[in-house]
Amino acid sequence: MKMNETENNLPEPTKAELEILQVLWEFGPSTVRFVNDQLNMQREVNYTSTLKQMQILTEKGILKRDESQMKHIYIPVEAEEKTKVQLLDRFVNTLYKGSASQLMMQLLGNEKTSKKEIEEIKRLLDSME
Amino acid sequence: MKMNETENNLPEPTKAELEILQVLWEFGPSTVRFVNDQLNMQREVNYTSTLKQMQILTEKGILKRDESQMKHIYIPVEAEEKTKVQLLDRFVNTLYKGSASQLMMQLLGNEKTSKKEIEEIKRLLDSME
DNA sequence: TGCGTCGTACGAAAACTATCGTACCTTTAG
DNA sequence: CTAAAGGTACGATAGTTTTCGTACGACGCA
Repeated sequence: MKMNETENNLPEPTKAELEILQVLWEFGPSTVRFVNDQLNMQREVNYTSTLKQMQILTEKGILKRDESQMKHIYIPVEAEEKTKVQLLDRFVNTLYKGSASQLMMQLLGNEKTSKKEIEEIKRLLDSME
Repeated sequence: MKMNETENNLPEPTKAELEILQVLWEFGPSTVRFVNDQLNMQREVNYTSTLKQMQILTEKGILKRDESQMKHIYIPVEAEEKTKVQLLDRFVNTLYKGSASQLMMQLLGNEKTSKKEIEEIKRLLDSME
């Protein structure tokens, strides 16, 4: 088994792939041109590099594309939520042996987590009753 | 800047490196032999591969080692907590734009997060008042 | 003393990831 | 019709990470 595959056999998105996914999550199905422009707001990257990445993502089954137009439209196969849940699950398992509360403790101990955030979390929990 | 370096210039541990760190976190300072044996409970890996990784980790300053014995003893330079906080921080920023409460929502929506865990988190928050 | 075992050192291959140049096709303006 | 602009395809290269073979030194013991 490849190192970058999980037990349920889904390939783990790499860093560059995640960048692309995030654009698609934020703006919805897009062309390579659009994604590339977005990426270039953060860092310089060649159009064909982005194109290649998105083709690879499609090969991997992480993206699908509408080829009915000349400008292909790329769409994530899985919903944002589902992908993030998978990544989060893997993260919790890897670093915290699956203990969500342990992760929480660090989150709350981190000064970068603002009081406002903490209040929001409390409301969330209360509303779950 | 290398892709795998953060803004504060600390090298991000790779997957294989993280595996080794986790053994050291769990069992304390150890020899290569011990770490390798632990890893081999999960997957097959050659002794010299583990050795090399640990040497690289030492070069990077992530581990230090006691060479006073023939069997070198390897020790993480940073505490487990500190390293995990860094990784968590990066994770939240990357996937949740820094919003801890958003991460929480997914954690709580995940059926793998047990009721027991949720209760624990609540107690934690209450005790923070 | 000689040999098997166990250790480290380290270069190089293998695997994986990221980037880019080039070729070539389609559309459109003139 | 033709040139320019903009699109996809894809091989090659570069960069990074992971794995391993080989060399060789320490130790223990028959």
